[in-house]
Amino acid sequence: MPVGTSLRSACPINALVESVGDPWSLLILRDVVLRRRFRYSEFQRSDEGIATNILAERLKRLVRDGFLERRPDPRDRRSSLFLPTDRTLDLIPLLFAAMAWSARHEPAAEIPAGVLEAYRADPLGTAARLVSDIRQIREGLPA
Amino acid sequence: MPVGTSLRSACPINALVESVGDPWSLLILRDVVLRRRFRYSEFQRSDEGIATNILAERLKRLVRDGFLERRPDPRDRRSSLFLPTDRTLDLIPLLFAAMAWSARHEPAAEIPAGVLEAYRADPLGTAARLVSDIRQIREGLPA
DNA sequence: CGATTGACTTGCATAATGCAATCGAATAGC
DNA sequence: GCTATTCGATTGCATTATGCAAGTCAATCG
Repeated sequence: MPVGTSLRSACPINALVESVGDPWSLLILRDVVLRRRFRYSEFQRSDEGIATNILAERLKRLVRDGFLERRPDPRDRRSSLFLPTDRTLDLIPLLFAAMAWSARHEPAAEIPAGVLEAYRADPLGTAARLVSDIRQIREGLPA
Repeated sequence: MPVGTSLRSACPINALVESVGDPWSLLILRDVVLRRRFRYSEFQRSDEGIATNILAERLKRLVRDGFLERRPDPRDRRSSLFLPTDRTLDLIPLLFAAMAWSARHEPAAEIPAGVLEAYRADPLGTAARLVSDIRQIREGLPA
């Protein structure tokens, strides 16, 4: 939530729901954090099929709310890169918890081989590696 | 999701979003799992202020989708108890991940003292204790 | 320099949510 | 027993969010 927006309650779970609890925000952040997709066109290509107007609006909101940082794309001046902030990187445990839940309770869910095993064996280390990889990408790009 | 409903994608994170990704389901499940509130009137009293029509509809859906089990309330024949199934108890790690995220990133979030510390010190044990407490409640109640 | 691509915006239909009022059955107070 | 209150809803309606198709416009490709 942006500074100054009042929440429905002081509950921490509610805070998360109000921040990324719509049908799309968390999927965009998943793309960014777990798939290293940083471009509008890449988000659009994801299987869920987000509508372009929703995507544009959601990206604005995620930038405004401090989840994404927008930078120029060095490869194409029409495009931007949406990079995850630390606020977003700290969602990694939650993303893995979601994966673990679906692995058990949603037979239709397909989880890339090894991902959950690595996380279960060493949650903190696996998350830390993901984070430092992305920080490195972030630092290698122009502001 | 109910049996036979097709998901937007095979992604496990998307599966969770489609199951409990609306503005209310996760808060109802929070009440049930973390606060041991099992009644319509108790959900209604939560700080977020859910509208009665939404609450009724959401409870139906959560029962239909296997998150809650409806049982008669031994104390009042007008009322029912909505008890969490194992599908819901397995969301505990996700609920704690949400709390931990908000603790760091949402200054307005108030987390009951000791809760996060206990989870951080022993995540599996803390979750297991919560689960077995609730299973015991479940077993002590008439079908 | 014309065609294509990337990132949107616009208009409009449909669905979800929010609010207030109401309702019937069960229970509590008298 | 009779009445008032409580519990768990349902209904009608306003507002908001989402979904879909088409169009815009600048940058880039061939």
